[in-house]
Amino acid sequence: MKIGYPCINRKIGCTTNSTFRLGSYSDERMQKAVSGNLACLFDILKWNCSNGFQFFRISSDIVPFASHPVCSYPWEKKFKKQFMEIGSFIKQNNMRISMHPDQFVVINSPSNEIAERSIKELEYHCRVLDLMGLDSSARVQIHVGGMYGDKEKAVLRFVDRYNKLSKSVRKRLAIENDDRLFSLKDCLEISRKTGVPVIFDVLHHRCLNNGETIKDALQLVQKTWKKKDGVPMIDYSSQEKGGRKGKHTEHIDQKDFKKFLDQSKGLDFDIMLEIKDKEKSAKIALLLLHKFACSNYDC
DNA sequence: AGTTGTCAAGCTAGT
DNA sequence: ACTAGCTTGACAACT
Repeated sequence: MKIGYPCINRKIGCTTNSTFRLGSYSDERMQKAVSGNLACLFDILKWNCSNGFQFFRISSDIVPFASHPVCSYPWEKKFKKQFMEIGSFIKQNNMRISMHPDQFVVINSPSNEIAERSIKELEYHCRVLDLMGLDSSARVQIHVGGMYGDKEKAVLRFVDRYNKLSKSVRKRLAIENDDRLFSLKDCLEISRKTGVPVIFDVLHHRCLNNGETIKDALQLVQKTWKKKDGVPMIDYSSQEKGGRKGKHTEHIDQKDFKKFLDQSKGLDFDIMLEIKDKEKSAKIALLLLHKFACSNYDC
């Protein structure tokens, strides 16, 4: 079981999200942004390694405008070596990587243009992981998409578009249950039709579910991950007290996390902690996991 | 130097 | 019809 946090490390003080305005695009800006972002990514991964975090989500902003028509800069070629070095480090240290394109990626959109842009964005994400030489256990996770007033049709459109994706995207894609539209049950149905692995999001499941317990849910998603896909990835967060339903907590709720570990006892998966203070809470989670393991198994 | 409005992209729910 | 929120930082124009 690996534990990680997404995209940002607040402690070491560099960013992998450096970008610029579309209007000020130039190859020089691209070169500068990507080179800084990759250097920071490497720093974070090294820091993670010495702090026990073997799971990390790489930011979608690592190469700004990568899938935009304005991008004429041959970033793949220019940074091939850096990507390879980072990838080697990841593999040597047995680390797990995910990426999570944001809300603009909607492959089931009724608009072909939106779907096409989304697919380009997915290809960019997969390209990053390919350049690092990572196998198909490194995943790109998305939500199912919009509903457009007809869930059944929306699901059919997802399946149809999924089947037309390139092999390199299909080998990395994973879908995640969301908090308003597509529940775990919906994702499992799509997985049956396509073979796409399902990432279980604990907080979303609390907002939208069909009565499955945590243990039920984990056992169900486990079946959607084949050996070459690696162990299931899980998104964990808890509800911000007093915040809107589904709002991620600022800091880890230790009691809730312990409860989750207890409910999932005996199952193997990697946990992405979607918590605002990032590595700070992840450290606590790591400690709690260790304590939990020692009280239930031999240490 | 510090502050603040704005940024490529979509969708839903609430006013 | 319009906009906040997702989730949130960082750029860039302005004091």
